[in-house]
Amino acid sequence: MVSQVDRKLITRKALMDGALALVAEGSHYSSLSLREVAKRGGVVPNAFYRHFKDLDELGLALADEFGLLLRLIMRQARLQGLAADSMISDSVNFYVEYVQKEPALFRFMAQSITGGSPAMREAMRNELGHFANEMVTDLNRLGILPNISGTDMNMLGHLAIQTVFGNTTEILDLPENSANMIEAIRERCTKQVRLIFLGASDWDAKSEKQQKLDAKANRKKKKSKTE
Amino acid sequence: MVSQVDRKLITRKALMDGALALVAEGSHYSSLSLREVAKRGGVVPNAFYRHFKDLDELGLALADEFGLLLRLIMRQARLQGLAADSMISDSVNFYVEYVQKEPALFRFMAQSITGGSPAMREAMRNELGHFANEMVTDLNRLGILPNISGTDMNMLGHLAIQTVFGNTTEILDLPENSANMIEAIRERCTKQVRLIFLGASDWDAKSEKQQKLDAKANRKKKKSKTE
DNA sequence: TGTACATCAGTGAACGCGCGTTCACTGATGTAC
DNA sequence: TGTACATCAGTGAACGCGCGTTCACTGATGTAC
Repeated sequence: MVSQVDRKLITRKALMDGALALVAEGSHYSSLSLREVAKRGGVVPNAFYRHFKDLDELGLALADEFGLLLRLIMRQARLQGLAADSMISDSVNFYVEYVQKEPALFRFMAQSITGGSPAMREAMRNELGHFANEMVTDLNRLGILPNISGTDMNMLGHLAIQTVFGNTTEILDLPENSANMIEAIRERCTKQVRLIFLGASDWDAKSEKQQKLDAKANRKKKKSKTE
Repeated sequence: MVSQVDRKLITRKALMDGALALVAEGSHYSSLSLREVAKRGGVVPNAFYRHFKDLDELGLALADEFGLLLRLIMRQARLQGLAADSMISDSVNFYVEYVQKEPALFRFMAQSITGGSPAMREAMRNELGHFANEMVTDLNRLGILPNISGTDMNMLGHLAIQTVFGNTTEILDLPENSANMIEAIRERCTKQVRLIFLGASDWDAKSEKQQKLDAKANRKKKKSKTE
């Protein structure tokens, strides 16, 4: 015997999984219909309303689920305790692994960040922002890059996660069993992150001079334009 | 008197602009209907078929138009002749300016790269790839970063354009007249690209050592796993 | 230049269909006594 | 423990509507002589 509460949660999950399944099969979330989601969840269209006001609300629930997955990934990565000398490639491998393990949720995330409702886009940006902040916290705790200012550290976090997440759609679009193409993306992404951190290690010393130069040139240009 | 051929081209353009207008107003391209696009183009639904087989075909035409815009941007940037000392911030400013000038096309691009049909996603990736290649060609011609290998130069190009394009949705989502928030994004993006090139300038010398270390640690880890 | 005919972009009506949402309902689970 | 009632997740039928696509059409532009 299953309690009413459990039954309700099961159906709710079935609706969310139904929507994700349709996304995984190639539909865009914003073009799904309530009726097909309900059907996929094994329930009559009308029953949908017992769980969500509309598809937007279900979408926000999926965004939450994605957030949970991100937190799980971070926890796992920390537990595993990355070695300093292979931290970057390990992290990238870890991410690629999870994208392949949860393709539907990552596809949904990629779609939503550029194409959801304004509320969805904001929710997804917040989730990724949180991820970036956690990364920055870890870097600070480990004492890596101690000479970079708070603002610049945030910029760096943003850049690193944007770079890694930028490869998501490409990974998902690969035909199955193309291990060597996955490998190519993995390598390219690792190189990109490594290049970023190489730049970061020189950032404080060289950047200030460069910034000033650039800002000066910029001011000069603007001035000559307005003349 | 307008010729039949011209009239047809005008209607075709009206359909494409109608679709873009709907996207600019917040709809996702993949959830548009043929009827609303036709209506927006000032034409009866049936007339749509005189120009496109379906909305997918119109979408690919829009991808072409976006490609043309990118080429225009590159040409303009080259004609302007960027000064070496402010090249990065000038390029970023240039990009941000165009995103604001053509919000609908850029919104469409951002949507399509993660959420279009597989054909659309590929078309958009190709356009951006072309953009990246042109950038690499320019860097080579100017003799900047002469010590980076061909593969790594491509990786760098990808990284730079991905970083700049990654800010597109955020720019488009800002409320109008928020010049200071635009300024903040512009600055962050400039810093990100500058950090990337700072890393690139050290890439060949330092990277090899680091790469070897990393690869070694990686091999060790894999080995211990399979044991 | 003038006429007779061909082409074809766009029209307007019609079709069957899946859509979101409503309603009154059923029947199993939960609760009060 | 047993009974009577309340709750509420899920049902099934119905609605009006916009959808993509078809058809026969109109009338302006283009062409052949």
